[in-house]
Amino acid sequence: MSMEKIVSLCKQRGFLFQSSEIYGGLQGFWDYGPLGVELKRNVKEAWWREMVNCHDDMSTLPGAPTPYAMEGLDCTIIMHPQVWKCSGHYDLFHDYMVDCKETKKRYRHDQLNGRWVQAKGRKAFITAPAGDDEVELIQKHALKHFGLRNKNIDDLVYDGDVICLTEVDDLSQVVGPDTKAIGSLTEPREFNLMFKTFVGALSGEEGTAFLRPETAQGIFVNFKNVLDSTRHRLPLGIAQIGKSFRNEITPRNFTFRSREFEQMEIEFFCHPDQSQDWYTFWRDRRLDWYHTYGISEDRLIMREHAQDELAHYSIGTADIEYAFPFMAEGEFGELEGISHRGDFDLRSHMEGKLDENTNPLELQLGEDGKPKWKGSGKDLSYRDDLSGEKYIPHVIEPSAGADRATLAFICEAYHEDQQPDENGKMQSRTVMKFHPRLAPIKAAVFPLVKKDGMPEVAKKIYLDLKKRFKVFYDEKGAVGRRYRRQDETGTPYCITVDGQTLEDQTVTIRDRDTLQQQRIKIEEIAAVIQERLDR
RNA sequence: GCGGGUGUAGCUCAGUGGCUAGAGCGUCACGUUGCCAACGUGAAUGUCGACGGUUCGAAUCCGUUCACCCGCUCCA
Repeated sequence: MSMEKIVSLCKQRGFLFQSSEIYGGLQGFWDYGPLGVELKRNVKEAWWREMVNCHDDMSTLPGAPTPYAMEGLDCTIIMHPQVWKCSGHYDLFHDYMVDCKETKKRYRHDQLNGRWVQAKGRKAFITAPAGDDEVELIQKHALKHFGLRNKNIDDLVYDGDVICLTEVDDLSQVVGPDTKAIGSLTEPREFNLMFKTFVGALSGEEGTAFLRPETAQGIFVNFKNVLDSTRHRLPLGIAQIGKSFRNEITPRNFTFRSREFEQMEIEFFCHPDQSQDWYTFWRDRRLDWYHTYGISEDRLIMREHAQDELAHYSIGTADIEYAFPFMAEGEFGELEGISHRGDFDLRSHMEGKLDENTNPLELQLGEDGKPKWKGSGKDLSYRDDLSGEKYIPHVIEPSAGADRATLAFICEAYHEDQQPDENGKMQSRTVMKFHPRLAPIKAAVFPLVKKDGMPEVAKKIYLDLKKRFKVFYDEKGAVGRRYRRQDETGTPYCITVDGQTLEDQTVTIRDRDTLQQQRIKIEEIAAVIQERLDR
C-alpha cells in the first residue's frame, strides 16, 4: 500500500489539504476538507460516545475492578504560565542545542560535559556526551585532539574537574565530542517546543504565555472543580478533546507529526492501591476500541515501555502503535499512550514541581535551595466519605491523537480490488472501507435514470434522510459510475430508485463492500441504515 | 538543522534555451444508454512552487527561498 496513493486520494476527494496551500504551504500544518472534517468528527464522536456519554457507570465493565464515573471537560488552550512550570513542560520544552559545524551533529547544550585540558602549550575544552564513562571519553578525545599517543598520557594537564558545557562562555575554545577541530560548535540556540504568545497588549516577559502542548493539564487543574460540582466519588475519569501545539523540529509523514494537532485524553483518578488494575483495564480497553473501528490486529501493536524507560513513580506506560504505510517494514507509529502517572501531576500542582527522578517523589529544588517552581498551594487530595480515608489519587492517562487515529483509519480503509464491469470484465476499484459509523457520508441516493419521475422520488428520499444522516444525492451519468465514486469516498450504502419503485414503493440498498443489493420499502430506509450503523 | 530527490491542469505525469505549454484520468454541458468506472460531440481549467539573475528569448541555465519525499538528527 503506497502512501502516495493515499495522499493523492485525500487531496483529490477532499479529506486533507496542506495548510495555506496557495502560499506554498506551512510545514507541520494541515487542513481537513469536506470529507475529512466529517471523518474526523466521527472519530471524535465515536470516542466521546463510548468513553463518556454512553459509558455505563452502574456496572463493572469487563476487566475493571469496580464501576466508575466519567465526565467531560473543555479547557482553554492558553492557561496560567505556572501550569507549564509545574507540569515540567517549561523545563523540558526549552532545550538549548548546539550544532557541530564539522560533523553536522546536534547536541543538547546541557548534555555535553567536558574539561579544560592543556598540552603542547595549548589549552582547549574537550567535550564528551554526559555519562558514566565521560572521564575516559574525554581523555581519549583529548589525546586525539592534541595528536598524542597513549604513552604520552602524562602530557595532558587537566585544569579543573569535569563540568557542563553550559558553564563555558567561549565556545571557540571548545572541541566538539565527535570532531578533532576546535571551535566547531555553534552558539547554543533555544529550541522552543512550546509556542509562545503574549497575553495583554504588552509583549514582554510579563505577559508571556504558551499554547498548551497537551490537554491533560487542564484536567488536572480542574480536578477539584469537577469533583465538587458533580458529587462523584472516585474512581472518576475526566475526558477532553482539544487542540494542542508543539513546535516539532521535524514535522514529517503527512499529518502524523503536526505542529497543531488534536488530542483525545482521559485522566482517570483512582485509589493508589487499585491503580495497577486500572492501568491494565485502560490499556486493554483502548486497544479494543481501535479493533472495534476496523483497525486490523496485525497492523496494531501494544508496546509496553521497558522499566528503564519509565519515570520512577510510574507502574507502566504502553503505546498503541499502528503500522502506517510510510513506516519501514516492522516499524510502527504511536496512536495513543496509556500511562500510569501516579500522583505526580496533582502533587506538583499542589506542592510545586516534583523531581521525576526521585522515589518517593520529592520537591525539585532550584540552585537557591528553594522550590524550583511553586505549586498552587491548593489541596487537591480526595476524602472518601464512606471510609473516611484521605488520599491523593493516582492517575491513569490514556492519551490519543485524533489526527493520528483519523490518519490510521484512512490508511486502513484504503483498498484496491477487482470488480466486474457491465460486460463482466474485471476492473480495478478503489474503495475506502471505513467502519460505517466513521464513514463521512452514510448513504447516497440515486435515481437509476434521470427521467420517468425517478429524480423526484429520489430527491424526496434524500431530503428525508438528510434530517438524520449525512447523505449525498447524485443523478448525473451512469449509475455504475456513481457507485464507484461513492466507493472512493467510503460511503457504505447507496439507495437507488428504479422502475419498480414507482410501482411498489421499494428501493434497492447496495452495500459498499459486498456490492450486494437488497430491496426495501421507502419508509424503512432510515431504520435500516440506523440498524446497520448501530451493529 | 544536514545530505539526496522532487515541484508543470483537480490527480498522475511528458515536455533540456525558440511559435499560442501538452497527454491520460477526472470535471462540466448536450445527446444516446439504463444496475456497477459505457459511447459520441463539445467545453472549461495553468502566477510551469515563489523571488531574483543570465539571455534577443527561460518551464528549461544560475542563485536564493518555500513545500513535499527519502536518509541522518530530534522526538513530551
